[in-house]
Amino acid sequence: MARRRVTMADVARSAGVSQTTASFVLSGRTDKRISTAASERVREAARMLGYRPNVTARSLRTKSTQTIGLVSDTITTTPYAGDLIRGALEAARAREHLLVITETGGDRAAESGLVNGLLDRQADAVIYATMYTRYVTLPQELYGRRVVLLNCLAPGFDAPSVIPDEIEAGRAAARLLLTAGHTGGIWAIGGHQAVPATPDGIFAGNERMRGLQEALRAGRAGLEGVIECEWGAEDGYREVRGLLEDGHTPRALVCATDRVSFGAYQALAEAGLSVPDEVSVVSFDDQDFAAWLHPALSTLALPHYELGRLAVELILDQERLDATVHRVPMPPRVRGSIGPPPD
Amino acid sequence: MARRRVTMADVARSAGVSQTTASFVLSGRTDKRISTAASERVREAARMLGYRPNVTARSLRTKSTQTIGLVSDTITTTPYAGDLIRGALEAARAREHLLVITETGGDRAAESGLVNGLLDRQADAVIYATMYTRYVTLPQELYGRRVVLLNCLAPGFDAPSVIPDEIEAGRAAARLLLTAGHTGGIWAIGGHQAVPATPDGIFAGNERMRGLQEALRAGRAGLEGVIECEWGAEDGYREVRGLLEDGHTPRALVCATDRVSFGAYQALAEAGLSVPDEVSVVSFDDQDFAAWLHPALSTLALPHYELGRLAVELILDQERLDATVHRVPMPPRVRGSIGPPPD
DNA sequence: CTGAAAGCGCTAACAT
DNA sequence: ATGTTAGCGCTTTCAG
Repeated sequence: MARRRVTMADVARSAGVSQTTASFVLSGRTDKRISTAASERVREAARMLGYRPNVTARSLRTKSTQTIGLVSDTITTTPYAGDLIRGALEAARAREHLLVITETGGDRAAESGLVNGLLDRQADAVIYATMYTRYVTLPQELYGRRVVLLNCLAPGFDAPSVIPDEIEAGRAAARLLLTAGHTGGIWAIGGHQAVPATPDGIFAGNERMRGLQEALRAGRAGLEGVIECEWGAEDGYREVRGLLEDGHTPRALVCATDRVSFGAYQALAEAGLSVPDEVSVVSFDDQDFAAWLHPALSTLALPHYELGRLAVELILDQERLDATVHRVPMPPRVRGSIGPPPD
Repeated sequence: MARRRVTMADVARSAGVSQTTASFVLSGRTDKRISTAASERVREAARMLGYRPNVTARSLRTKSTQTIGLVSDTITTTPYAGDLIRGALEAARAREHLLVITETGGDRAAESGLVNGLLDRQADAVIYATMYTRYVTLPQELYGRRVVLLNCLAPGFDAPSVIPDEIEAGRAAARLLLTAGHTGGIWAIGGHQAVPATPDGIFAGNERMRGLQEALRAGRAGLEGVIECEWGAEDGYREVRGLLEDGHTPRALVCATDRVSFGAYQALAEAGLSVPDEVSVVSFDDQDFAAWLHPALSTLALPHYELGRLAVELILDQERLDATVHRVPMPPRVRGSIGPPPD
């Protein structure tokens, strides 16, 4: 067991050629012509001996490790972002690269250490990712490197960003409601997330609300009210319950996240209100449970897989490494939570 | 920008010592004594020049890359396993190792390729992980290597396994019910998952049921029935609804997963049954939404973080690399879904 | 068409 | 206490 790994020298010796020749045929290069006979012998020997290249040694010479680092704040941990990792992993694999994933846990100090760890291991490029869309300032170490920003923006830093198209998603939510006939009694739960911790709202909130209001206005409709709150299930429950207790009769709820919708469903159910007969609900994210709710929730999906895939494509494509912001569409998942308004 | 990386030779030259000396002080070794003066000069030079070691080059010599590979079927993708990755990532970081995560997507052919990719990059060890606990047969490439099995068992393969303690979790679920006073009308929804695809049940199901029945019996209680089905939300809904329609009056439900519980709650609500006043519910997993349900769900938590952490600890500890099965406790999250039986 | 030899950045015997 | 030298496994001029 665990016998010495076979090296290229072993293969060359066994095939009766020089190591140079072996190197050329094994790396499949054609600029230096090798006789088919020798070529065959080398390949045969490699197979017989179970030769596997030592990528570490190779990259010491070539300066290329075929490795992409992904450093994120807390993406791996968030329940719905697994698809982002998967998209990136599959794209990397398709291009014969290895994706090395690290996570800072939101700790700014850990960040430099992790980035250095990646760089010390000669990562060719790094994807800098955040859990939710926001502005960031990159660690020093990344300046002058091949970088792609995933789910974040760093104005002034010359690298492409990949983010979900929240504005268009806001418009799409509005259109879903308009198409069903809604023109009034529409409330936005969660809004811009303009709460004490984030008084100016958060990126996704601001963009979604912008698209939502724009498209509503274009359809000669409007929002009856906006409730600013955090975006958790408890918040949705509390706020919708409060809304109802205040004597309002909403016809449609635009919830900031599926979690908010989850809480909203509970408040609605407690009040004996039926979705979608009495109140329609449209949401954003498309977490797993959105499909399990009764009725299943209509929502605009965060395109995690595509986000991860595109980031890798960009980073591998020299031509596309300019400071463009790539907005990835958020596909609508139309299920059962939207109906015509009650008459 | 992007100027040439500074090497150890640069540091040595700048400090006016040989490269050997530089190597010794920079790698912090003490077996060869270096004058404090020289030592200081080297450290100073390294700092001035912004020296960073080239780990690739180092490992070419030392044969150790300080890298652990994690190859999983589809763990990164599953919504509740982020903590597993985080536990492993943090433990690796604490021991100054890099964790490289890859995922096969369940594709057996991709597996060899990925493992080879890891090995070609000289990973020191690999953690082989699966999404749910099951028996596996490892790819050839892993034989004779330093391996830890995460969430899976490979009888005959000489490596430790780390799995959740499902048997004890089953017992704990029983005890929760017994303590509340339940002795009858207890149904297990999901059971062993003895469905057409897995006629003999799955590992977690079998172990949980074993612990559950054992502890119930010890408490002079028993199961009124076991419903074998898949473990999704729809399944929970369908089966509990069916149970009720068949005229049964369950007092307590032991649901195989939180997803099953999710569906069970819906069926119970539709039937106008109150949790926990009329029916108690206890579950396994502790997904996010378990805490959001009304009432919040009492469940035995899958110890993802600890699973990931322990796997890394084991793999870094030569002494503990024997074929032991490490069972990690599943902590009870006692919330509001268990009450005394109605009289 | 093929081989000899140098060297990537670092560590480790072996001198001194 | 420090320096010389060889070499990890591979790629790549440069000669033949």
